[in-house]
Amino acid sequence: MLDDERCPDCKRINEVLSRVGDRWSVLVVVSLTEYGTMRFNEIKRNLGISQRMLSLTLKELERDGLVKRTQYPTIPPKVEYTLTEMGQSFREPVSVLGCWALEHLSKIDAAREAYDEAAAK
Amino acid sequence: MLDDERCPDCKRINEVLSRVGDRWSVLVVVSLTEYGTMRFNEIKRNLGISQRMLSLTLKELERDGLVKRTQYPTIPPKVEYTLTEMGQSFREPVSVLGCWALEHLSKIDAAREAYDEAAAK
DNA sequence: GCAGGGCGGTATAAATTTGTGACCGAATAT
DNA sequence: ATATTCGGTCACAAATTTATACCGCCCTGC
Repeated sequence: MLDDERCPDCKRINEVLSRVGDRWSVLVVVSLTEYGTMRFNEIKRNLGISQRMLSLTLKELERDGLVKRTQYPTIPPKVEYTLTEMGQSFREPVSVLGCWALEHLSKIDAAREAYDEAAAK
Repeated sequence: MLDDERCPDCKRINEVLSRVGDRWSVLVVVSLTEYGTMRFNEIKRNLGISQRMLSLTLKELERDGLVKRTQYPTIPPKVEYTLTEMGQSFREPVSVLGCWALEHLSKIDAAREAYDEAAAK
């Protein structure tokens, strides 16, 4: 794949989406937005995500500076995750997306049905 | 994976992201936003996407009612893609995301560097 | 006349990403 | 004694994404 000759805006947006654009990252941010501070298995139960993917996702979010990880060396171990300032600021675009979703989800469903019906003939 | 007992908001957002939340869908919408109407291979060259993925992505976007496909039975074939009204309305959340990206991309890079440096020791 | 390329795809195979289940060590609950 | 919880990791299987080749058709250059 040639990386040249592509519109720079797309490249930039592509970069961002590669970082925070996957489903789990967004959902983790949403969860932390709602509950403030959460432990590992709380998030896991809340989202129905596998342990592996949650572990990877949180590591990435921490690395990107969106999530702060605090480990208490108790037994059993206790690890808390919370949004950083930048993580908080990410709530706005997510919220705008969420609002759009609520407004248009039924329309999308309708469009799908119409499309499938037309294709079935 | 149990689908029960998960927060309803997450389920809803999950639904939306499953539809229009993938990288290529967003980038196609961005491209069509910038150029208005585009042909298949124009989008392909613009994004550096594989033919297969573009084909699948456009089919989904058309099915969801975000993109309109117009085929001219000329030779060689000419197929034009353009945003529907709903597709246009999707520009807002995308634009908000894009702005957030521009503002925070450098911060994310800095956070990454710091994290990697700390991990290397 | 004939090789090459562009058009909008599809079919097949390879590479990458994601998900599944088991396991860890220490402690607490039954 | 046995099971469960905590926050993960590891090896492996499944799904997705990418790369590659090809299709019929026509136009251009030579």
